[in-house]
Amino acid sequence: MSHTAGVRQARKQRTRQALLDAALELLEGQSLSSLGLREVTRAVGLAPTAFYRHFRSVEELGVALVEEALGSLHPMIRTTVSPAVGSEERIARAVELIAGHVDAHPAHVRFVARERHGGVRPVREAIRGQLARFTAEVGQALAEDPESAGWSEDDLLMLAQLHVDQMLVTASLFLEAPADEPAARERVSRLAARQLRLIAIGRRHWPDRDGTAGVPPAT
Amino acid sequence: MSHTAGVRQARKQRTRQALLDAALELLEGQSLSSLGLREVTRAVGLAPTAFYRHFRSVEELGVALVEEALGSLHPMIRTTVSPAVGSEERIARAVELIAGHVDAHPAHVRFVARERHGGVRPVREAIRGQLARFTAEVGQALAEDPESAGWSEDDLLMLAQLHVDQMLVTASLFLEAPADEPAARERVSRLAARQLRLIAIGRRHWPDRDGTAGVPPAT
DNA sequence: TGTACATCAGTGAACGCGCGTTCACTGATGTAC
DNA sequence: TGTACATCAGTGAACGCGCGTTCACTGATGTAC
Repeated sequence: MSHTAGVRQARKQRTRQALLDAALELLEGQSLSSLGLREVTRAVGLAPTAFYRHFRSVEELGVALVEEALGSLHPMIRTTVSPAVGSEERIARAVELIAGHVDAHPAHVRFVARERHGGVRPVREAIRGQLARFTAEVGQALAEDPESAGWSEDDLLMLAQLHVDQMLVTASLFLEAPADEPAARERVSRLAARQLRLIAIGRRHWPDRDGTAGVPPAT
Repeated sequence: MSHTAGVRQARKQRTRQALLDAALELLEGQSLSSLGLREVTRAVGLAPTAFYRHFRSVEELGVALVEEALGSLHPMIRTTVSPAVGSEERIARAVELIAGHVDAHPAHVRFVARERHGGVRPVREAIRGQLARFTAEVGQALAEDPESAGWSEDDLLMLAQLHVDQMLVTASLFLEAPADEPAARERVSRLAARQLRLIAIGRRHWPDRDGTAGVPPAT
């Protein structure tokens, strides 16, 4: 038992994590802007004042939750993009991946969906920043695909944004589908897959300058 | 001045509207779940107890706001769908329409974006119900388009949902673009137009059974 | 048109409650020697 | 290994404050005759 230096630090880290976990759980039924510091410490079993040893405010805890939540979303986003390349099989795998992620981290997904446009500015901005980072990564992954030959960087980012938004929409649909209702889950899966398919087709034929080039001006 | 019966009723209606307006304004900086009844009456200049003459709770006021907000969104949604048919000019008009609507009703748009996944269940459900209604209407409008020949009702609803979600994403991007920064607005416009274009192309080539039919199974 | 009574939107005092924040504290862990 | 001192995560009392809700009320508007 010689090398136990850092017992205090480890304990502090555990308490901090307990606060984050308790907050996340409480946030399933309310927004961050109505979450109270006392509520969180009560759930953990601490005196209210202990909160200040870890966060300056609930807002700051919220920002920490963003890092945690979007860290957990990270792998999901990366794996969503490459399947978008086109093949049916890969689309199906992407949808399953989203579903699996929502099952594994429902509270994180709900938190991000809720606070992305929520009432706490610093949290909104943290989410926006993280999503921008991810979108850029997705754009890069798309650029590496041979199908993207000739695409401008702007267009790649546009497509990346479409995918990221689509992924969030799908995740939030899975969140609403009760876990004990496989039919509802299946409906969401099929919807998401078809939407990804339509986007993939649009990508394949982009920019399609000849398709319906334009109705002759009426004047 | 004979036919003035209903002075009381008209006054009550005006007070109710003042409460709704004040709440909507207060909600630009916070979520519904943290909005207080006293806050709202204070903003209007009424005693707190007057609130109960109009709403049973802030939650109920929130549901009333949903009707108001999505009533104002209604024309926007209808006009967004038909332009999605394909022509460049019509896409541009759709994007302008969204931008104009956000300019005209920023608080309503923010409210819907924020509370769609917010912490107050009855409000979330009211928004979901209204959006489902609109999506169905959009699907119907799409069905009337000659380009939809051969589309299943399921696929039309899928496309409608894609458009409605896309519209909300675009509206919320316009919301974030400062009104005094035309460059930011222009960037959002161009992004939204290209995303609509990609979706329109995907629609035109749907279901594209031959494009990239499938990679040969590896096993 | 005038009178007597009913309705009801808005008032103001009062309540108990949980909130965020302050402060001086305690006692286990860490460190220097 | 032992001792003396420093650090600091967590405590508990206390505070002032704004909250939602109750209640009996007031006085303008509505209605019946």
